[in-house]
Formats: sequence, structure tokens, C-alpha cells
Amino acid sequence: MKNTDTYNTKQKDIIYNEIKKYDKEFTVKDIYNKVKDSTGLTTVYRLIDKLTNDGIIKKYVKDDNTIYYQYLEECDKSNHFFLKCDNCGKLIHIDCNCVKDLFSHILKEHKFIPKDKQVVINGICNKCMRRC
Amino acid sequence: MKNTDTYNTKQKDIIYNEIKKYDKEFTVKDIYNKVKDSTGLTTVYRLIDKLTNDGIIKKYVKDDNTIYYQYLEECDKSNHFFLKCDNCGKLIHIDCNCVKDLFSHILKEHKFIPKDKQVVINGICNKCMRRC
DNA sequence: CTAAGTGCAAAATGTTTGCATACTT
DNA sequence: AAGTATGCAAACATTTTGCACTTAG
Repeated sequence: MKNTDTYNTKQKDIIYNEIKKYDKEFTVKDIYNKVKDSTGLTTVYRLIDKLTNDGIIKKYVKDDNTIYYQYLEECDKSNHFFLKCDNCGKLIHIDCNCVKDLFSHILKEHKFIPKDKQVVINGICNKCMRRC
Repeated sequence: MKNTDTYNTKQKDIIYNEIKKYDKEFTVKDIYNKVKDSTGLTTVYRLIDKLTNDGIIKKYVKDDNTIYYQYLEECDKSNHFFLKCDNCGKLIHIDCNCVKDLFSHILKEHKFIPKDKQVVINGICNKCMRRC
């Protein structure tokens, strides 16, 4: 766990380590259930809020109004984007110039400054494609 | 208001007309405040749920955990995507081959079937760009 | 020793449900 | 007449807050 500007605690480590395990989406409850012997619900909420603000995890709502989160890892490359499978829920990290090309096109032709590292394209992944 | 498979009511019309007015995001509360003289909260929730399922409006969560919605209009073109301004909240509709190109690239190179009409790219719009 | 973090219980919000009534077709 | 939709009040779920206590630096 990084964050030099704040205190390091047992609870933060435990929660963050649990979050790192998920390559699929999770809820606050999911995490809390795994760590409830050593941390309180409030602390889970507080760390997840912080990680969300720091851009380390990303927030979603599903149709049933449940809020889900997804661990993005700490990736700083500017040509990074995500493919998210609607079937299995997995988040696939991609490093490819194609976003850079799209972004410069959007900037030039549509006069809009796209924000890096936030693009998620939904769809169906390779594995699920074969299975269906 | 379309939807032939269900009954048409005064309330649905009122709510849907209110939603159509927004080119920025809105909350359930926003809508309810505008229509509360003629419809109940529950009815607003129910219609918004339905429109979300039908893909006519889209749901978001912000950092403060408020759920926002955005009216997408009924657009069926396959090379349609959205630019969303993080500053003014406006949703800009774009019809451009650049998505089609990106999508075929993703399919071919990354073995992933992207879902149409759902791509939102966040950033800063032209107006806000000049102002800042 | 001081600033920051924790966790409980309580409060505040937000959303859904059951049910009697009213409206559409 | 039959099937839907509505709206209230109650139930539920989720998130936030106040505060005394503990811990990290």
C-alpha cells in the first residue's frame, strides 16, 4: 500500500489486499464480508471512497441500483484503455495506439479534449464469444 | 411516448416530457420536483427504471454516490457515440466513422466484440476549453 | 505528543414493496 | 370486464456522521 501522506494501518492493508484480488467487479459488501473480523464497515467505506477518488478503482451502477467497483491497477500509460465483458464481468487492460489515434481525431475533428485512462468499452470477450 | 405494449397514462407522458428536456444529467429527485403536483415518487422511479432498461436513458454514479441519469434520445445509428463534458455536464452526440474504425480494430486485433451505442468518452468540451 | 484512523451506534438517504384504488383498453 | 398503473405508507437497504477511543509517526 502506498500513500505517503497518510498513516499506514493494518486495516487499510487488509482491505486493499482484498480489493487487489478482484479482476471482476465487487461491492462494498463483498469486501466487508471478507474482512469483517478485522475491520469495521465504516472503514471499508472510507478506504473505497479514497481509492475511487485516487482513480485506483472505478465505480458503476447496475440496473438493480447496486453500486459496483472495479480495481484498475495503477497504470499510468497514456494509451491505456479497458474492455469490459458484459458476460463474465472481467476487465481487460489494453495498451494500444488505437486509442491515441482516436483521441487525436476527437481533439482535431470534434474539438473535444478526451480524458486519459478512463475509457471503458463494453462488449463480449473472446472466451465468452467462443462459449456462446 | 412510444411503448405499445403497455397502457398510456397521463403520468408517463408528464415524466417523459420532463426527462426529454434535459441535455445534462439529472437525478430522480430533479424530475420528481418538477412533476410532484401530478405524479408520485414511486411512479417516477418506475418509469425511469423502465427507460433505463430500454436503453433510452443511461445511469451513472458520481463520487458522492448520487445516481445520475442522462437522456440519450432514441438514436439507432451504429456509428454513434458520446462525448461527455466533465465540466459542464453536457452530452454531445457524435456520428463519425472513427468509432466504426476503432471497433473493427478492437474486434480484429483484440478479439473482443464491442457493444454499439454505449461508448461514452469523458473530457472537456469546446466551450469549456475556451473558457478555462 | 499530535495528527490521523477506527468502529460503533445513530441518523440520514435513497429505493423498493404491498396493497387498495383508479385508469386504459 | 380484465389487465395495468398509480400512490401512499411502510419496509428495506445503503451510506454518512458524531464521538470516544486507539494507533502511527
